[in-house]
Amino acid sequence: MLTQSEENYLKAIYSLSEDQNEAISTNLLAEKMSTKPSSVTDMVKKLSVKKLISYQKYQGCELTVVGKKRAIQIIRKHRLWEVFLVNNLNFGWDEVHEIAEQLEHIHSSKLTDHLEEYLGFPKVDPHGDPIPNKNGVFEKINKSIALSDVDAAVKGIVVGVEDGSSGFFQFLKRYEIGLGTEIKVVEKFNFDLSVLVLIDGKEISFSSVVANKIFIQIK
Amino acid sequence: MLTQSEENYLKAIYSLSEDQNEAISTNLLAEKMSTKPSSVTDMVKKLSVKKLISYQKYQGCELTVVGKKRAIQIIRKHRLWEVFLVNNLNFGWDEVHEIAEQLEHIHSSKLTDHLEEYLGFPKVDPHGDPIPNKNGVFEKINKSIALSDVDAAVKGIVVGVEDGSSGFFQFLKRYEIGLGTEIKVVEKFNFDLSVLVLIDGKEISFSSVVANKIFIQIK
DNA sequence: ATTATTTTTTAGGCATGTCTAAAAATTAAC
DNA sequence: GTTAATTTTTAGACATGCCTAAAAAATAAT
Repeated sequence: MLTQSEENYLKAIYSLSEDQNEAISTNLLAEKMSTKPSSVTDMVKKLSVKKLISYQKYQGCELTVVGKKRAIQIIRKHRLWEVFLVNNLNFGWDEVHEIAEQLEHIHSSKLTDHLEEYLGFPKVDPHGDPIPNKNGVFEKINKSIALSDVDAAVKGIVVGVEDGSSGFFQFLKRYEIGLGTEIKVVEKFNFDLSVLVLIDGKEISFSSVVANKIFIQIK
Repeated sequence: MLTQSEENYLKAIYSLSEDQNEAISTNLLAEKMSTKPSSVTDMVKKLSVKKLISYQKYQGCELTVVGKKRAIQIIRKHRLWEVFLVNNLNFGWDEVHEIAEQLEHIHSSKLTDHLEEYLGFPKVDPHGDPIPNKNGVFEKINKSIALSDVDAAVKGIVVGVEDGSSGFFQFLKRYEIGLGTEIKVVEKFNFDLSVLVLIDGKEISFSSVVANKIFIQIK
C-alpha cells in the first residue's frame, strides 16, 4: 500500500514524463512537488527500492511499467471523481481539483469501478482530459481545439463553434463552413493573431476573433 | 486542519462517551484505538493543547464543545458516504464501513453538504444509525425493530411488517394488528424463539416466524 | 495504613517525510 | 582541459505518530 505522498510523486513523474522523453531530473520533480531537491532524492530512493521507478544517482528517474500503471490508476480515480463532483454534485469544473486530489487517494478498486459504472463509463473528465479504463488504457479522444490554438500545417474537422449569434452563423454560411468541414491552418500571424486557413482548396484569412470561435478536432 | 489520526481519536472518544458519562480512561481509549496507552497519552496531550478535549493527568479525557462538534461532523461524513455507497453504488451495507472510514477524512464541507442534498437529506445510514445535520443535530429517530429482537417488558407501536402475503395480512387482521397498534413484549422463550406479547390487554403468543416479521418502534 | 496491583506517564527510540547546510558529482564556460 | 556554475546527494535536524521499558501515581487489598 502506497502512502499519499508516494502516490503524489508517481503522479508528478507521470505528468512530467508526458512532456519529455528523458528521465525526470531531481530539480524538475522538486519544483513540480513544491518541495526541495533533497526531499526528492529521499523519496526517489524509496520508490526505486519498491521498483516503481528506475533511478541512478545523478541521472534522474523514470517510471517502471508497474509504477506507470499505479500512476494511471490514480489519475483514473482523480478524473472519475471530478466527473462525479461536476455532473452529480453540481460543482463547477474549476472548483473540483482540490477535492479530487484528496479523493484520488481512497484505496478501493471496487469503489472506483462501481463509481465508473454509476457515472456511465465517462471517457473524459470535466476538463476534457481522457479517463483511462480499468486496465489503464486511454481511449484516444481528440480534444477539440480552437483554430487560434492550432499549430501551422495542422488540419482537422469542425466540431463546434462558440458564438451563437446569427451574425456569426451568416459568416460561417458565407464561407460554407459547417460541422464536418475540413480546415487546414496554413500560417499564423503573430502581429494581429490572424490565421490563414485552407478550406476546400481556397485560402481564407480569419481574424483572431473568428479563430477563437471555431473549434476543430485533429486527425 | 486535523490529521486523520487526530480525527480518529476524536471519533473514538465520542463513541466511548456515548456509553458512559465519566471521562474516558487512557487504557480504554488505547483499546478502542488498537494502540498502546503511551501513544494515547501523547495524542491526548496534543488534542488538549488544541482545546478539543479536556485532560488532566491520570484523570482521563472528555471532549470539549468544539471537539464534540468536530467528532459529529466526522460521523456525519461517514454516514452520508455509507448511504451513497449502498444506495447509489450498489454496495452491501456490510461492506461499506472500511471505505467510509477513508472517505470521512476528506476535508470539504461543501462536498459534504452537496452530497447530503444529492442523497435527499437522508436521516439514517444503511445500518439505521442517525445522520446529524449540518449543524450537528441528530434528529431523534426511533429505529424500528423486529419483535423478535425486542427485550422482554419493552413496548412499542407497530410501524411495519416484512411479508406482503395475503395470508400474513389475514393473520394480522385476525388479531386486530395494524399500523399504530401498541404491543408489549411480556416474555421471550428461547427454546422455540416464540414471544408472549400483550395486545389491547390480551396475551398472545407469536411464533418466531411471526415475531421476525412485525416491526415496532419503541417509545 | 501500609503493601500490592493496576493505571498512567515519562523517557528514549524508530519510521516517514520534510528541511537546511555542506559536500560531491555533473555540466558549462573559457 | 581546467576552472566555474549548476545540479544532486549526503548529513544532520525536526515534527508526527507510533513503540518498549521504566518510573510515578492512583487504586485495591490486607
